[in-house]
Amino acid sequence: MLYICKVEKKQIILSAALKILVKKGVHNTPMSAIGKAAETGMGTIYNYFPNKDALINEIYTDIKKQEKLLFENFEADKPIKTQFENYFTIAVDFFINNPNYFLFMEQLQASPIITERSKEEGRKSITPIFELLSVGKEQRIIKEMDTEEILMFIGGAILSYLRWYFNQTKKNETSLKNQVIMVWDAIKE
Amino acid sequence: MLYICKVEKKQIILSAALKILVKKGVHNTPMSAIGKAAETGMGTIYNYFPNKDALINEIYTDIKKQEKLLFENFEADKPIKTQFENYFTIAVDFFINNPNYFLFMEQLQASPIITERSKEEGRKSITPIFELLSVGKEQRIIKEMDTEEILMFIGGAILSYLRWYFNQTKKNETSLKNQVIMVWDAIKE
DNA sequence: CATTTTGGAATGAACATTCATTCCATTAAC
DNA sequence: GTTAATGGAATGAATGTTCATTCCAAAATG
Repeated sequence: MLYICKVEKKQIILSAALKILVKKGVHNTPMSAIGKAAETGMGTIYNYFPNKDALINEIYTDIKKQEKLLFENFEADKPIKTQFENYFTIAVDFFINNPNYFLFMEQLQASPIITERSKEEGRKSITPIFELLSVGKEQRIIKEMDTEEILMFIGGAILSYLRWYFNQTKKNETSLKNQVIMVWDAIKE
Repeated sequence: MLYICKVEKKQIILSAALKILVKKGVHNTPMSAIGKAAETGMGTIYNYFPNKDALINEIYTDIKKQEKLLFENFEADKPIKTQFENYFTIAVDFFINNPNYFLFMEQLQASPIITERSKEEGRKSITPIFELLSVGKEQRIIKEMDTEEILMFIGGAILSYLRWYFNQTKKNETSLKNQVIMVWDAIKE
């Protein structure tokens, strides 16, 4: 086997693992299968990750990291409604463009392992939307409700849309627009 | 040890299993643990269920059956908005009163097994809400959108609310009302 | 006492992890 | 420039563990 620099090899394993874990299910994928997918021996994987759980955890945190990056330079100078539409669309597009990220996260959700993972994660990634809602409430554009509650609502809409999207055979442009309309009507004053 | 009529014994196993499966995670609960929880031997369980999967499946279908019953005699003579509020509240209350049902369903979702389960299930349980939306659209009370899309939206709102609710320490009455307001504003014309 | 039901030890398959060995690129020695 | 040594990456067979499932002796039932 050819030698590959450490960082690159790790990435190869991570991305091959993501692919097969999503396809076969996290709990039904033996390490041997991951090895095969990454075209490497099982032992090699253990040179990079102490155990299966750590590997899965690293996939998880990698995705979380990318999620955060999404809103790094979010334009906060547009009208509130525009900002909201942008936020919603960016979030949805991220997962539509990375179906495996979505499917992987769906699998981890509700698993006992995830509980510990999610605790440490703060509200960092959603700072822009948090901001957006605060300002919107001040200007009486957004309903006067607990921000957490509104956030959860938006999150639910994103999640259900994505689930629906990935079960759909004929992908439909208008449906996303409809979603945005509904969520906006829900949160606007 | 003591003899118990078949039907009852089966229920004991089912409910003990539900409890421990939710607590430990479906994939981390050996049959021996289910036996212990049900205060019976493993062999006994196999007298009632051909295998672990069948047991899990039966818990699943039992919950689905109860879900359907919820809307058995849904009052379709009230105003659309009232009907919607009732529907939403009934659905949410069902799971709030049966937390384990919710947590169990959450665990099955996204697992490869569930896929086959959910396929067979039709739109039976949601007939009343389906009706409600159709009538509402005719009367121009509800947005003119694909009913499936609106349904998915409502489902997402229910799901995210419940997830949030079960993570909350201090349960709050207003939050459900706020949810209902938001979803209604989302779907009303 | 014949039949049914129970409990839990025994079995074997699936799997995560380990480790002795192989293999190579790099460096040192000449 | 050629050859020999070195370190560390790669490998997958071997190991030990964790289960689902089986099986049958003992207990309960009628």
